[in-house]
Amino acid sequence: MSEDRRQAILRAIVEGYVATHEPVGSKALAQNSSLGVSPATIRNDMAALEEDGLIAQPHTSAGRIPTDKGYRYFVDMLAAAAFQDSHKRAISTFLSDAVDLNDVVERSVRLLSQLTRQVAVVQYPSLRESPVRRVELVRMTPERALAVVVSADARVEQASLTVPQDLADEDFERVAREVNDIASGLTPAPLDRALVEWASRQSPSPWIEELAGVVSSAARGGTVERVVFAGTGNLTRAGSDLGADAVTSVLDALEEQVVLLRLLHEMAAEGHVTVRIGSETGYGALAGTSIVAAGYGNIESPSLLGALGPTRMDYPGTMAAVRAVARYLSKVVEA
Amino acid sequence: MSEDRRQAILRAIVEGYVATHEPVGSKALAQNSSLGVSPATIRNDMAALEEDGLIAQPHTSAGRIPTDKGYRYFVDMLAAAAFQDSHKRAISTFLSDAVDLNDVVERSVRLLSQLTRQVAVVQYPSLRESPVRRVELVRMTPERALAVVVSADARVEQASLTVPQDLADEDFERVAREVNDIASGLTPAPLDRALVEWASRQSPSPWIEELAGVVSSAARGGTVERVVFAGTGNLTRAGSDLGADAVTSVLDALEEQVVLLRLLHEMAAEGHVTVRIGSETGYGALAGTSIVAAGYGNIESPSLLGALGPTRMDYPGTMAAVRAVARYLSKVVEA
DNA sequence: GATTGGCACTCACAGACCGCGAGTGCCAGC
DNA sequence: GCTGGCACTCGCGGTCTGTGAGTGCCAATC
Repeated sequence: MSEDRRQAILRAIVEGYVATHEPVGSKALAQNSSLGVSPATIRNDMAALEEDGLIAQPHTSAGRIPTDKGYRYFVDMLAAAAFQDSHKRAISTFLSDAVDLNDVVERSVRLLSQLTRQVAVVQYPSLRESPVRRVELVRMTPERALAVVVSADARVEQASLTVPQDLADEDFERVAREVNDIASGLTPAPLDRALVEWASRQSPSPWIEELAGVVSSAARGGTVERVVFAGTGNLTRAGSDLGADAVTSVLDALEEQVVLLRLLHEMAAEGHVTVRIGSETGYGALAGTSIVAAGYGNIESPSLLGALGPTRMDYPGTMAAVRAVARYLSKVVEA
Repeated sequence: MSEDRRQAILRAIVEGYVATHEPVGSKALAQNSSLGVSPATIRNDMAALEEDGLIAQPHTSAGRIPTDKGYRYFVDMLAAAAFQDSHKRAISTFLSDAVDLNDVVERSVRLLSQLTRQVAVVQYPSLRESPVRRVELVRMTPERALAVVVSADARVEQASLTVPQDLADEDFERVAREVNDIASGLTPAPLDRALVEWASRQSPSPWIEELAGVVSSAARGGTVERVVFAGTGNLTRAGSDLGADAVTSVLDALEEQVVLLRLLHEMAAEGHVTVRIGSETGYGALAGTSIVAAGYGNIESPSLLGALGPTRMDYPGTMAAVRAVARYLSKVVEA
C-alpha cells in the first residue's frame, strides 16, 4: 500500500472526474490509467483514501469523486503545468493594443474568462503609492466644482464638491493653483499631511476642508475598490455542476463585490497562485465553487485577479492561465 | 361572444399564469376570476383566442398559457399602473446621495433590478451635445501624454497619446493652453471644425493630428457606448422560467453588449416605455425573454434603461418601475 | 344566437415496479 | 502485499398504470 500509488490514484480520480463529470470506479481506473495493478488493489487504496476524507461516493454503488479536501491535496502536489504557446500568443495580441488602464483591465478579464472557460475576476490595480501628477479644479456652476486628479500612472479620478456661491473666480483659481502645486509629485500619505497643513493656513471654511478631503481620497485611487468580472455565462454553460441556486448565489456575490473583495484580500496574503476550494472560501454562498487567484502589479500590495468556477474544474489549466495573465498584466501595469 | 369578455379572459390568463407559473384552465378561471360565466363559455372564448394565436396549450390536456402575441395584446391594452409610494421614496433616497455620474448610473441600475426583480440595464448617458468645459494635457513621460477632457455635465474623459520625445516642455505647454482655449465652451461638432482649422495652422506633425483626433473623440463621450447591468442573479432565482441554455445566452449577450446596444437603439426610436416580447426582439439568443425599456435624459437623443426578464414577467409592475426610474434619472442628468 | 350542463376523450404526471449493471467490501489464496 | 472471486448493494432507466385536470363537442335552455 505504497503512498506513491495512492497519490497516483487520487490524481487519476480527480482527472477522470474533471474530464467526464462522472464518478470513477476501480475497474475503469485499472483499465484506463496505466498503473499496473488490479481493480481489487485499487479498491483497497480507495478505501484508505476515503478513510482520509479525500474522496467520497455519492451513492453506495457508484464510483468515487474527490472531496474538497481531495482537490486540495491534488492541487498541492501539482507540478506547475506548462502553458501552451498558443495561449501565450493570445495573451500578447489580446492585450497589446489596449489604449488605457480601463481597457487593459477590461481586456484582461475577458481574456481570462475565455482561457479558463470560467468566470474571471480582476481587481482594479490599487495604485495607492503612485504619486499625483496634477490636480485640476473646474468650476462647473457657481456652487459646484469638479476636482480631477491625474496620477503618475495615467489614472484619472474625479470628485465633485460644493463651493460657496459668492466665492470670486480669482480666489477659486488661486486655490486651484495652490492645490495643484502642493499635490504634484506627492504620494498619498505625504499628500494628506501637506493638504492638512495647507488647509490650516487658509481662512477656515467648509469648502476648503471638503476640497482637501476629496483630493486626498481621489489620490488614493477613488473611494472604492472595484472588481470587474466576465464570463458569467460559463456558470450555466453545458457541463457546469452548479445548480440554479448555486449560480444565483455566485452571481449575487459577484455583484455585491464586498464578499468577493474580502475573499481576494485574504488570498492576497498567501503567495503566488493560490486556490480556495469549496468550503475553504468560508462563504456559504460559494459552496461548490473554487477560486484560483494570483496577485499582480506592485509586489508589496498586489492587486488580485482570478478565475471562479465549480470545484470540479481543471485546476492545472486554470492555474496556468491565471498565472500567465497575472504575469503579463504585471508587466503592463508596472511599465 | 363579446369582445370585452375575451379581453377580460386573456387578461385573467396572463395574470394567473404570471402569478402561479402554471397553465390556467377554464374551470379555475370561472371560479377564481369574477366574470360570471360558466367554464363552458370560457372554453369557447379560449378556443377563439387560441385561433387568434394569443394563447396556446403546452400539452393537449393542460390549461392555456399566453403566447408572445398574447402578452403583446395584454401589454397594449394595459392602463398605466400606479406606482407605489414606497417605491418613490426608495428611488429618491437611493439616488439622492450619489456623488458623480458613474455613481448615479451604478445606483440606478441596482435600484431598478431590485424594484423589478429582473436584470436591469442602463445605458450610459450619451452626452454628445454637452459642451467641453476644459481640456488638460499632462505629459506623463517624455513620449507619452494624457489628454483629459471635462465636459459641462461633469463628465471626465481621458485618452493617451504619443508626443515627440524631443518636444520642449514650453512648446508642450503652449499647445496645451491653445487647445484648452479653443475647445472650452464648444460642443463636439464645432469643436471638430475648430480643431482641424487649428491643426492646419501648426507646423505639420503627427502628434498634433493625433491630439486633435483624440480630443474630438473624447469630447464625444469616449470611444464606446457602454451598458451596465445588475441583477443577473434574478435570472436563476427560484421561479424563473428560463432554462440553463437560455440563461447562458442572456448572460453572453449582456457581456458582449453589442446585441444589447443595437436592440436598445431600435427601441429608442419608438416612444415612452416600450416592450419587446420574446421573439419580437429579433435575436434568437433572447427567445423567452422580454425587455421593458424607456428613454431618459435628452429628449432628442435619449439614452435607454430597462429591465430584462422571462416573457412571463409582471409587465404592469415592471413598466411602472422602469418609467419611474427613467423619470428620476432624467431629472438628475438634466440638472 | 349566446350560454350552459353533460359527456366522452386525451394525455401529462406521479408512483410503483423491475431488471440491469456498475461498483463495492470481504475473503481466501498466492 | 497483491490478486481473483464472489455475494451484495443500489442507483438508474425503462415500462406500466391510475388519476385527474382539462378539453371539444353536442344538445338543451334562456
